[in-house]
Amino acid sequence: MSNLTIGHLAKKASVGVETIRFYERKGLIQQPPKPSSGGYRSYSSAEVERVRFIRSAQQLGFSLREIDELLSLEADPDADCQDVHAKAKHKLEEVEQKLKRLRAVRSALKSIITTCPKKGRAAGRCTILQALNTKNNR
Amino acid sequence: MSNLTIGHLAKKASVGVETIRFYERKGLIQQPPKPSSGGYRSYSSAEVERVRFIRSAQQLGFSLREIDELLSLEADPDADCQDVHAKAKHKLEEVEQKLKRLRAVRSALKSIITTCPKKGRAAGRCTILQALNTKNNR
DNA sequence: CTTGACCCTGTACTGTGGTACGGAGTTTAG
DNA sequence: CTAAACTCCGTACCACAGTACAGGGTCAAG
Repeated sequence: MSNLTIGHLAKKASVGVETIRFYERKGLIQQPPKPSSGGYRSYSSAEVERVRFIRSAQQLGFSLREIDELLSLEADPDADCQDVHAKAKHKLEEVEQKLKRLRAVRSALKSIITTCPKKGRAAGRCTILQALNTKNNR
Repeated sequence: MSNLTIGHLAKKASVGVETIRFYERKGLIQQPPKPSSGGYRSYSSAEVERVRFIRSAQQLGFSLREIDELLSLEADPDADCQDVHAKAKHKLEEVEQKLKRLRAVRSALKSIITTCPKKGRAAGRCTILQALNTKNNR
């Protein structure tokens, strides 16, 4: 809960200051209350995790819009949350699909690595597409 | 190996015709030999898989440049392939990282789903960030 | 009480990954 | 043989996700 300036937040989350403000404009981060008229933004250290999650999720192929949806998922005891449940389930299915495809890419890469030894010559020609389509991978 | 026009390829790969030409300009697909002066592009059906892989890899957070690198990985028996080996290993590490993070997102989503039942009220407040940071997930 | 490092808002610019269109030529079904 | 449907190349345009100023204000050290 240490009070952070935008510069400190940006540094801790390994992004630029402009990126923080950009996320704020997009609604991914709510603008922290500034000491009214002219002061600076003041962030709690919890925001660091939020920004890191955004970067991480982007690397996994989620758009900022989708990340916003993920971050909005909130099981609230004071509200009936059927909607949240449905959204979470949908996202979970997407994630399972990504996992599946990533595992396929992984096994294709492994196949290339073994087919192509560090030294000497490969046992045969092998591209990532061939490795993917060879269903006896895994 | 059936000869496909660009329109057929696009349809089979579920992308637009313009996208195929765009990939060609980017070097992700090599321009097929056209019947010299004025003819149409003619693709083999293997290209369908190539385009599908591109779309799939994009969903996993790879840029077109990275996808080009993946597709260029080729264990060639007629060349020493130390370089390919190193690149593949690097990509594999990236993929392992993605898998790790995706599994974390998955367990956070599952946690939200159980915390937030379809009917009635949740057991407690729970956001995806809280679910991620609760290390007793999985 | 000034100087330098930071922050403010706002607008403009950039790179990536397409998408749309204009003005042609080609192919194929009737 | 003609008309529709498709293709060609080139250029312009678009959304997304930042990145870079410009022209100020603020704050803390010396």
